Amino acid sequence: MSDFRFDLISGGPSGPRLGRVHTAHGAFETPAFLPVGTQAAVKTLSPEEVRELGAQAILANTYHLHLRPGSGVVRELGGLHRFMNWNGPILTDSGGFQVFSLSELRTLTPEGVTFRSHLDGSSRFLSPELAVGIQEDLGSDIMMVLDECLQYPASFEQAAASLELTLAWAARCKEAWRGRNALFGIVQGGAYPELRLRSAAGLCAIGFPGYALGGFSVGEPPALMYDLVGATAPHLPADKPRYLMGVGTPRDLVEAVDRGIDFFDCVMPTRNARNGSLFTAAGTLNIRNAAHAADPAPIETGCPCAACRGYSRAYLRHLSLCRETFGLRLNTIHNLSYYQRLMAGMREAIAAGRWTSFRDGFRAAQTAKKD
RNA sequence: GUGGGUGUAGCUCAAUGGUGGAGCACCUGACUGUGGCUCAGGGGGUUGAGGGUUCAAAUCCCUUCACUCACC
Repeated sequence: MSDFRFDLISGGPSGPRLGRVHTAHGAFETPAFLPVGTQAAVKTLSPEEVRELGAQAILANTYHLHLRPGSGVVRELGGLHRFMNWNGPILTDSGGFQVFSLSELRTLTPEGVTFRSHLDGSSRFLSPELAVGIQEDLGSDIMMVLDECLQYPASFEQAAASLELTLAWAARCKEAWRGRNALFGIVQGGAYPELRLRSAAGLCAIGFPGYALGGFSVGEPPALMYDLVGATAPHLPADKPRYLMGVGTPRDLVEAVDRGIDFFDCVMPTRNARNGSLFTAAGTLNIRNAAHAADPAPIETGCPCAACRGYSRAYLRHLSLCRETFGLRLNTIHNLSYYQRLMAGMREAIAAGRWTSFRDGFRAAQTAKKD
């Protein structure tokens, strides 16, 4: 019997939804943003800090952890939760994104993917069954089926073939799944609404505890992604969570919640923080810009995060230019704080029945930034 | 004091008579199921100073200044 359950508190097959995802390691409120901890660490932060910033669940990666330290090591040490000292829900990506991001290093067959390890060049095979087995070894609460994350642009024929492969892999993953945790299917189909619906229907026929939308933010225009998400979401079961993989910008999150998405993961707040790009309600700022050289103001006035409470832009710029690790930490704390507060704001707006004004206010601020 | 060497972008250095460049630094931008990486643009010069030779001088000649090494 699985410990996984989704309670839809408000909303339906489309439009903004409020919910709660329950797992063996606790629950998280949706709409939610999951910080990315690919290698069993949210870069630069401790699990306690990630928790304090408001994150209730995080993401880790099957492919990376399988290569190093190895899923067997993690299993022997009591699973990912104990290994990294994070006792909340963990979602693991299957390695499907590495099919895309490491496309130079892999060959794809109906059986699975053969990677040339980016660490030592050795050959590593990943099949749907192995991906599930590794994720079970890791002990993740939400596992993802192995999929092919298709590049953009792709022809209709390419997207159709890719979709069929992912669908066949999804069926094999479900077959291999022992049912102790959750397994999510992944909708593919490129930029073709017709194929997205075909993919969604195929996955629903197999049946999963939750559904993800994959293959986005790979170079397509944002408006195209919004249209595709809006077209696909209503065709997924209303009582199952929807997860938009690898997305996105603050604007992406608001637009996707508006179209019925429940949760997200993205490297953007953490990676951009390390590169000096910081998110604020007034837009993004690059802390390395000379304009901040002697600026005593915090990143964002009124922000409750530790970086804004104690440190000036001038100091953060200095740390960033010096490449001090403390600067990476403070920037990451701010960006994750911003993302978590954005999600909390969305949940409150939906719960209070003022989603439309929240959304329109956000859009207006976005437009104002461009002028 | 004598003899030698070196003076070119913020720094380290290319360019041996024919439109003064590179790396780093600096300044902007990008980053979406993670490489802290990387990538794309940009600003920068009276070639220490002054004079001469030449169609043409960073480059050859003279003077001078600075730095540096060796020797009195």
